[in-house]
Amino acid sequence: MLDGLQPIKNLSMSEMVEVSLQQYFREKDFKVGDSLPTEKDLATTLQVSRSVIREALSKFKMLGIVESRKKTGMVISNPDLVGTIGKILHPKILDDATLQDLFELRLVIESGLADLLYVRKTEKAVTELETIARNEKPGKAFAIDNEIAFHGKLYEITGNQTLKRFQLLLLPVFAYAMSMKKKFKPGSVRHMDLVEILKKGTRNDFKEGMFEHLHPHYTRLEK
Amino acid sequence: MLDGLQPIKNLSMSEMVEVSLQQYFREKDFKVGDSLPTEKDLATTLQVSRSVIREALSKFKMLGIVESRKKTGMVISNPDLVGTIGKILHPKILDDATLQDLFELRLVIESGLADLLYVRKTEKAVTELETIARNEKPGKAFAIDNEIAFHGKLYEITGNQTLKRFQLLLLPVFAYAMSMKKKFKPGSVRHMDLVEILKKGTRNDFKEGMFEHLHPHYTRLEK
DNA sequence: TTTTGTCTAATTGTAATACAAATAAAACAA
DNA sequence: TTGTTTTATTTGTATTACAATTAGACAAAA
Repeated sequence: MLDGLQPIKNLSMSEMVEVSLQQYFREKDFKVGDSLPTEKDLATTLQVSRSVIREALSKFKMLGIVESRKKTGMVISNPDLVGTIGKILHPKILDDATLQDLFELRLVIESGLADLLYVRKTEKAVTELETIARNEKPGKAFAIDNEIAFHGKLYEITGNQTLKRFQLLLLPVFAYAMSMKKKFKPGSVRHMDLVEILKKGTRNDFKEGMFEHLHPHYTRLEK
Repeated sequence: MLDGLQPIKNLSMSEMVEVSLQQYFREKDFKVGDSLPTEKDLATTLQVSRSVIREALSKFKMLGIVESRKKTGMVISNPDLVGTIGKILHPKILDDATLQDLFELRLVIESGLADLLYVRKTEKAVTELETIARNEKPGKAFAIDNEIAFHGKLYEITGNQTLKRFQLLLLPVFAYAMSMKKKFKPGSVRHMDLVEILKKGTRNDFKEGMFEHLHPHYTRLEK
């Protein structure tokens, strides 16, 4: 009945300046290292006080898009993507739907890792992975330390720094999402099995193995 | 000769306040809806001016972690993860390494989609996908519109909103990364072939099909 | 010539104050 | 119960003043 009704939002000045700056950055095709007008100039041009300008700029500094130094002024910088994501990725403040999505995202990424792994894996790396798998404490079914070590190494082998750092952020979310679900029963394919496949098996063997490894998670997904 | 020397980092007050607040949020176990102390109280407690407090808070507002209303004060809110990522994900300001990583990330996700797809796909959805594939203009090998429509639909079928929105953000990055590389030669498996597999084939058939579809990209990855 | 030191002007950073704007809550009226 | 007015509180904006940093100019020294 109340569908389509939006709360009337009145943007504050600093939010409007934020939008203006976003546009400005794009239209003027700013690149890393380019310097911005001074706060004073921005203030007079946009006809707002310097405090408003500074609050808007603070936001871009939070994203790592803008850096400032005294005397030099402000410059466009390249943001740390994963670092910024890490500032938001806390189970307590994300809604359940997003947490579930992220849970699934991790499954998707783990599955999809295979092809990249087979492009980048080396004998040395696989041996190191084997060592990790062998040293696992056989305690619980889902021991977070073991997971971090083993899967972390997998990501490392792909040589993709962003992916590796991102999965580190995803782990607490994953663990949290799991704690919300029923008891976990491990899959038939364990870490050591995956190592064996990496050593002797094909790309497709590995995909199938990883699917089996993650199978308990998939069975608990809702259709 | 200058190895191991780091620039002395000169944190501003507002950056220090930012860190303090981060800690504070975690330690006090803030949840969505919890309200924060007033700016004035924060200022007197942290012994800085209100402007500094406001600049720090602006940053959290940028991430969507904090919202404020007059008289009511400030509350913790749940951030829009993908929206925030979208504010950073612009080819012009990300470094090349990250762009390459994101390029690979998209490949990984596309590959990993299979299992989730087979959990969630319906006959109706596959028919809709088929329509999309049939309506493609046979123009260029990599027509961005065709890609968006087809792969976007795939993500939609997974029912994962975060993933769907995320891949939309990834597309420009993907296109940009591709423009940096040599001429693109399409893979042997086309969209229509993938549809056929989805209709009749197994999970593994689809994985193999998707790999072939993306094969030209993989061959251009560096070892 | 090259380095080192000093000064100057420009720019961001911080503080403090005043007031505007919104609004929840209370008090009051119908 | 419903509507109206008032009040007090909190965030939002503007302004001013000054502190802190530093690039660049220039001078002095080696």
